[in-house]
Formats: sequence, structure tokens, C-alpha cells
Amino acid sequence: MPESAPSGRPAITPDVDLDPPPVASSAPDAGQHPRPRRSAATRAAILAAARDRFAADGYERATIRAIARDAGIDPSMVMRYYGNKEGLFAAASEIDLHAPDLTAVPPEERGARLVRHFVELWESDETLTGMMRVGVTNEAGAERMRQVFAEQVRPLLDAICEVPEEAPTRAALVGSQILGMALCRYVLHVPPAVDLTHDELVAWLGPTVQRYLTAEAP
Amino acid sequence: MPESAPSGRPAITPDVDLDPPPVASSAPDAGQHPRPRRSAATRAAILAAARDRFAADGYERATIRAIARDAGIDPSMVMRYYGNKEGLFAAASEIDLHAPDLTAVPPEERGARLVRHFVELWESDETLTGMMRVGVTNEAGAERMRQVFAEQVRPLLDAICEVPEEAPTRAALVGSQILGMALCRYVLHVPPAVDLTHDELVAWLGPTVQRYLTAEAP
DNA sequence: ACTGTAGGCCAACGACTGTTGACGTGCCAG
DNA sequence: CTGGCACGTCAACAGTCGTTGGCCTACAGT
Repeated sequence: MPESAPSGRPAITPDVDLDPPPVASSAPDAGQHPRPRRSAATRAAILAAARDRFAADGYERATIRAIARDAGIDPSMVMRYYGNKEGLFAAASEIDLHAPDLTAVPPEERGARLVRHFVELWESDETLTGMMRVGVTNEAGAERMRQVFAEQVRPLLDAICEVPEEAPTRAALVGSQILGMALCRYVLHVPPAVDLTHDELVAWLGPTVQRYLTAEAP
Repeated sequence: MPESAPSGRPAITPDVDLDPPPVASSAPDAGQHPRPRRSAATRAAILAAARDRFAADGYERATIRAIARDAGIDPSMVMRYYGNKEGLFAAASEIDLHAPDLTAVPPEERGARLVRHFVELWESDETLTGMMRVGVTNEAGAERMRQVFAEQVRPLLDAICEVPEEAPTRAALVGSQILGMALCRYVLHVPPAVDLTHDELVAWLGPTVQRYLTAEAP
């Protein structure tokens, strides 16, 4: 039960003003870069370390102390910049699927194209694996995944669906197969799933995704 | 790094003799129930509470204290009976998929049959959802899932595969789709996946699984 | 030269964790 | 009756966690 708010707190917005506005000081300073913000490098280092740790360990086991150590700074800096652990996660879990434009792909190749895209994406960015780790145990992570789903997978289907109201269902079906294979292959390391080559994956999953995209609804 | 063994320990078998033999005392007492073991009820209560907590919270957030509180006993009893947290998890995560005998099902109905079986199973036993929660963040949980895979899913395929060496791959493919939908529907609660009826699930996923079972390898 | 402020470190807090050992209690065999 | 043993509680341990506040340092504005 100690999940949302520890005690008596505003609960949503952190009480410290994290990322205070670029300090225009008193001078107007119109248009110019408003002070280069020396801390930008540190912030980026924290974010990179956080991504790695969340991806490798999941939300609970990724400690702020470990993230700070990886970034080469003090744990308190993490708090200063991101308010608290949830804020850090929110900042570190922004992901972009770089979903391809399916309307530019011949209809019968779309399934295979999608599968190949996601396989390559998954292996190029371990953040995705981390997102899944966190999404499964942490409600904030799950919300993030639903958001990615709604904002980056559904539009893909919206663009090519003849019957618009079927788009959400088809998106979920495609997602279930992609996520399921990612789970077996990159998280659980089920041997036969790990051993599949990219081409085999495309050959097996491509037709499945293709059917979810185009087959008429039952 | 503090994952497998805390320090200098045998690491595998706990040093306390958990579940000591049924106490035959000195009397031979052949065949009779060897002392009803008054603690059986407590042990079962702990196990039930552990299953619930692991399922609801995942491995890290399911605390021994909370499990003991649910079971109405002292945390130290959990240690006495199961050695440590990992031992408790091992005991609580024994699952049985009750996989149907596919050889008794007409070949063209096997995909649909499998999907319906797993959907109903998943909704009747939240332990499965818990297993997935734990399998994603905890290596022991992942190992357990691979084990279930090897011992309960692969034999399913071994029984019906014409080319035996394809069985592992086909099992992994079937598993990826089943697990993927379970992930979206029961863990992440992606709305369109949650809204699907059992019949819709069978109609959509059935042909996919059917293809993984029978289509010739690419 | 003086000062405000952003960037950073240090030490500590309170809470919670898994785990342990000493201690009580009621049942059963002798 | 008496001793042992299974069952169970209590209090504490050592460690880690997220988080906080004070203090130091270097640099920019005046």
C-alpha cells in the first residue's frame, strides 16, 4: 500500500523547483543562448546512467546511489535535478520507436518490414528492454508503455486501416506479438528464441503481423 | 552484484534443515501417517500468502514481513520453513500449465484450442501473472520460466511435430505469442487488449498459433 | 574587489529490508 | 510427572534505501 504518496505531500509536483528556468537574471538578453548551463553535461550523464541501470536492473533494484556512482557524481545531485526517483525514471524512460511510415511500404511487405524494424531497434537500444522490465513491476512504467502504445503504435495502424475503429485492436495484436518475442528473446532468454536469426524472425513473425494488419476482423 | 551469494555460504542448500523428515521418532511406525505435522496449515498459509504477494508486487516489493502478516504469523517462521526469500519463491512458484493433450485434438483445431486453454488458465490463476512479474526482474524467476517452457510447453510440440528438431523453435514461437498477449492484457493492461473477448482472442490468435504449430519451416 | 549564485560534495536522517538468536508454550513419549 | 521437541513470538542485528540540509568552491555581474 505505500505506493503513491508516502505521507502528507502534494504528491504530484515536487516541492523543489527542478530545472529552474534558464536564469535570465535581470538583463533581458533577448534571443541569445541564455547562459550555457554548465550542468548540462552532468544532467546528461545522470540520464544515461539511469537508462542503463533501469534497463539492467528494473525499477526497484536500480538505486539512485548506483546511478550516481555510474555518472560520477553525488546522489544528492540526482535529487536536485530530477526531484525524486520517479521523476528520474520519467525523464529516463522517454523512448522513440522511430516507427516507419507504412504508407510508403507496399501493403504485402508491411508485416515483414515492421518485424525487421523492431528487431533491429530492440538490439540497438537496451532502453527498450529496460522499459519492459520496469513496465511489468512498476505502475508508472506500465503507464509509460501504454502511452508509447497509444502515441507511437496506434498511429501506425490509423494510417493504414480501412476501418478506423479496428485500429486499436490491430495495434494491440501487433504489439502483443512483438512484445512477446522481445520478452522471450531479450529478457527471459528462452534458448530457441535467442537462437533465431533476424531472417528467421522475419519469416516466422512477418506473416503473423501482416495478418493482424490486413486480415478482415473475425 | 549482491545477487547470488551474500558472502561465504554453500549458496545452494540452506544450512538449516528446512522441512525435516516427518519425524519417525524411534518407533518403526510402519505405514501409518507419521505424525500429522501440526504445522502443515501454517506452511500452506505462508505459501498462499507468498503466491499472492509475489503475484501482486513482484519479487523485490513482496516483503517477507508482508507475507507473514498476511499468513498471520511471525516473519521468522517463514525463514524457518523456507530457509530464505529465494527458497520461499522457489516453493511458491511451482506452477502447472495443465497443458492439454494435443494428439487428441483434430489437427486443424489445435491452435484455437491452445489459445482458449491458456486464456482461461491465465484468468483462473493469478500465479501466472506473478510468475511473469518475477521472471522479468529476477534471474531465479527467469530460470523458472525457462524451466516451465522446457518441461511443459516443449513436450506439447514434441508430441505433434513431424520434424523433431523444429519443436523447440515452434514452442518458442507459440510461447512468444501467448506470453505477449498475457503481458499486454494482464500486466500492462493495454486497453484494446483488455477489451477483447475470449472468442475474439481465439479468432485472432488461434490461426497464428496454428501456423506456428504446423506451417512448414521457412 | 566584493558578492550572489549555480554546481557539487559530505554526512546524516529515518524507514525498511532480510535474517538471526534467545526465549516462551503446549503437546507427546518415556 | 518429567523431559524433549515442534511451534511460535519478540527483539534486535546489520545493511541499504531514498532523501535532506549544510557547507565548500568557482565563476559571472557589478
